Amino acid sequence: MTDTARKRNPRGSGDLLREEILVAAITLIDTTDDTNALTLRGVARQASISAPSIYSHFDNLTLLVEAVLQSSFHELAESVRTAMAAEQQPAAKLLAAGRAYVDFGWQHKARYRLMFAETGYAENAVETFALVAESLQRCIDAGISGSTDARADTWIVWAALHGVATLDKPARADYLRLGALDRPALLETIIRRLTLIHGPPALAKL
Amino acid sequence: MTDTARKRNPRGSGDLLREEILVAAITLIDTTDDTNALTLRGVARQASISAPSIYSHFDNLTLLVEAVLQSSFHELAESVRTAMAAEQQPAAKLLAAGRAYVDFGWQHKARYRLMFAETGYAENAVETFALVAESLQRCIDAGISGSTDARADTWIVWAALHGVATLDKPARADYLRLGALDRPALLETIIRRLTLIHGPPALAKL
DNA sequence: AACATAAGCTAACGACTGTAAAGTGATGCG
DNA sequence: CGCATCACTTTACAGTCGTTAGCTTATGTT
Repeated sequence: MTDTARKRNPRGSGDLLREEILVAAITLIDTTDDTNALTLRGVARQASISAPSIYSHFDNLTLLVEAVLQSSFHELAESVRTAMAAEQQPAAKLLAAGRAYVDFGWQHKARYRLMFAETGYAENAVETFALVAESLQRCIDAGISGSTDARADTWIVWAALHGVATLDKPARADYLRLGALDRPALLETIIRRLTLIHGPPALAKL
Repeated sequence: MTDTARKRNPRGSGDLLREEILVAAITLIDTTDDTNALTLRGVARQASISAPSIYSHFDNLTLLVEAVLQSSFHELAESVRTAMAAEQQPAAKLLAAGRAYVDFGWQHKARYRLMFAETGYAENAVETFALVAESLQRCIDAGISGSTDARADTWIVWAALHGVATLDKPARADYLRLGALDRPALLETIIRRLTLIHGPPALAKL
């Protein structure tokens, strides 16, 4: 609508537009919160670009969407990684990872749904998965977790957090008449119980 | 394609078609496993009907989809209810409910996703929620659960199972290099840990 | 200054969508 | 037997979509 006519990119670097298109696609799905909003023309509008211009950088819509998903998985992994890095003790790292994960899901609802709606997401999540599994293993080694299988229990935690991330906030307490159900305590409860962490509340720092 | 020309419904009961349309819509989304397949014309094709005929029974597509969702929520609740009714002890009821819930999600992937993609699902899930919460409360009363808040912990279990139901089967072990991760044991582990059920393995009947 | 080319455009296609309007033909009642 | 009504149908419109073909124009090189 606000047609502030784009300046064409300099000669050598037409690849600049590729990044712009990707960003446009991501902000489009994030702002509309609608999985189906990710159309070729929609992205073009968001980027102030003509639709066919996208074909110079992505052979078709499917490839563009895949690029969005791949980028999103990296963003998620990075977010979890830095959250873990900010903590020292393995149990605290675990909790921080869980918080970062759920935060991502809640802050980018439609995008997160899309990430797990398409098949083949598991391979993209492998990176983050390994990170968390290591952390849990260290908890076991430190004797503060009763788990006997770090990978299996990591999967369980992942599934549970995925559930929390998918059930959006407004639905939580309102209809189900849950009293105080604040998120940090909730996440800590879930993770502690599933990983059998019985250690002292070093996690309680929230 | 196989145009086995429909017989028109008798005079009084034009409402028969309403049910046929609903069934057609459900089988359509279930067989295609695609959320976006639920179009007015697609449903019409599935029901061997002309598209505008649907308007005699549903004022627009949105209302048809809502009817599908409402019906699906009832189906889910009914499935969970009967699964629980087949068990005696409260802990066994709890586990049966979880199994039935996840089964539904896995057997109707696209439909399940649609149920929780649209807003306002929480009010529809209230029925099932209450059922499970009661069951957990009985576990607490019987002294086999360490939980202190049946409703809150039911929500946690729900979220976790929702996560399991949403992560589809093939993705489980394959990419994550988990060994044996059979579903019944997995569900039992999740539910036992989250509800703090420490009782004797009366649940082990699987 | 001339020219090749990169960067992006407009126009157009075929297919699909939800929905409105108007038609058809069997059915059951008076 | 006639006729109104119900249960649908065909036709049509306006809008969206992905994608292709071909054009324009600025840019960097020679």
